[in-house]
Amino acid sequence: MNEVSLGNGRRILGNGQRIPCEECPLRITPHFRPFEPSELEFVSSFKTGELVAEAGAGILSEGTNNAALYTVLSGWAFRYKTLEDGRRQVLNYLLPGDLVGLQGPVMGELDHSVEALSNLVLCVFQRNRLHDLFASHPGLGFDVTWLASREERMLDAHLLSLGRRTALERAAYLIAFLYQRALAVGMVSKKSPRIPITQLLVADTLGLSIVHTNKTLRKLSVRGLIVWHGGACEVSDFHGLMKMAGATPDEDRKRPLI
Amino acid sequence: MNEVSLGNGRRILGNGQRIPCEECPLRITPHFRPFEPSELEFVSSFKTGELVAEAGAGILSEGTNNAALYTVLSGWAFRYKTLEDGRRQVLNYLLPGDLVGLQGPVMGELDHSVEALSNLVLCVFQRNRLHDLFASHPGLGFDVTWLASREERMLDAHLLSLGRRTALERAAYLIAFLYQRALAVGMVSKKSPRIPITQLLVADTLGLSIVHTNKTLRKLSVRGLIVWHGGACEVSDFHGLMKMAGATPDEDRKRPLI
DNA sequence: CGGGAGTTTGACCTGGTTCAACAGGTGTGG
DNA sequence: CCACACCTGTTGAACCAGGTCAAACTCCCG
Repeated sequence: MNEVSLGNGRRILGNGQRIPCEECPLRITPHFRPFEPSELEFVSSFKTGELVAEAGAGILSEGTNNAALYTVLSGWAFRYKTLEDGRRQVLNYLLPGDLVGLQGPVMGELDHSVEALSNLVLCVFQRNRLHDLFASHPGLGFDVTWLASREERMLDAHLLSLGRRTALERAAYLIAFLYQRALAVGMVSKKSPRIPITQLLVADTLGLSIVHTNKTLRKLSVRGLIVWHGGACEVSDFHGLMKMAGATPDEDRKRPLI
Repeated sequence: MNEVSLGNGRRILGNGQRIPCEECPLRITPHFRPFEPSELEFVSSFKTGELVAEAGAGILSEGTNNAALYTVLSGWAFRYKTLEDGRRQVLNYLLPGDLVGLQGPVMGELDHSVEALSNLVLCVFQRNRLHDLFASHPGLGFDVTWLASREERMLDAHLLSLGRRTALERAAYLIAFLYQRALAVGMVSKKSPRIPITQLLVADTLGLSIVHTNKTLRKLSVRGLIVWHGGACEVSDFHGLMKMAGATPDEDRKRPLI
């Protein structure tokens, strides 16, 4: 097991273990579309290994131009960009089944960074075989586009939030959004109903200061919509949050898993 | 020539004329990657016709679940979302060479609307043949993903702006961004150096009120960075704008044109 | 000449920022 | 064992960027 230090001192561990794609615990869940045996075989050969990262580890950095392509197998991560003076904006969160770093192989360079939010396991793919994927399995190529479109849709929604919602609406939307996504891949449940997120991160997602984020989240608590437990958020009233945000739940459609 | 009334009374015209893809005036420019003859042939057969829309016409509407797929041939358009109470957020602008409505064929439903900003000509594609495209020309499938990644990248940048830039920085960034994109496809030039945009639209893009948008643009004028001519904006100092926004120009890499 | 779309300005108000201080938890080294 | 640093969350007070309201001005077009 080789070890690589990266970024802020948190460790990334190469992992000798490897879950075969055929036995992928994610794929079995009803949220993902079933794959043809030949597709599964390709994906399995496309995967070169796994990467295990501790919470807080940097996975990819802005400007990197030879980064790998990953899929989240378990855990939480987030994408962000920063301005020169350090102002940071979280762009989106990454959960199991999400493709990480697609911009690298596709456009040649990454313009955002990725950091692990919780302990994280990633499937590592051979970036130079992405063209093979499109050539030999058009359905999988289409799936990659599907995932890219889905990301675009989330960004659109987030943009609407930042541009046109008030702080309270934004916070409600963000938490409901994360809850919904986490629920769909079993990252929150009866046993562990908590979203592992700090108020600083919420602030950098909503485009607010930490102080005002704190006061806003407090309002959501007081109204009984959420419970905050230092370092994690528990949703008590999903529909209340959605109503406050002026949003409607997404239907949970089956998605591809690469 | 059939005529369809849509949305706000502005007209959309079906257009008997058709520029063959082999003679596409856009494709000749150095901004697009050269296509193989077989790719070009496919794209040509993929295109069913052209759509001509007047400035102000609605092209696609949120919630539509059987919308067509287009590419902008000439003119300007924009994508937007609205909240129930009418608050509107512009998500991005569409210029020649941009794919319009990809989310429709890929994900089954569109979650944003599109409106023509200037008079507009669109190439219309057969949405149900998108799978054929991936199957018969993997390179084109990859190109679709490339374009989706590019859109994602623009949205990331826009999110950073809304979340973390001040009004003045945001405005500078937006105008420099539009100028840069327009320049790359010949939509601004010595002869017609103007970006056809209203202050209301700028406001809805930046997440600001019209009043404050006006005061902010005024500051940019006073500093000699732009000139505003009712309904259009002319850039006088691109690098000044970029500096004010704390951004660096994108390199203008060759892109695919579908 | 009337009306609408787009822009401009001033006065006032408020949502959100900044600064500052503090509390609790956790990890680290002496 | 304590002392200390550090991270996360909390709260209050002063301040300001940007919002709201109101009104007018300039084109353009019918």
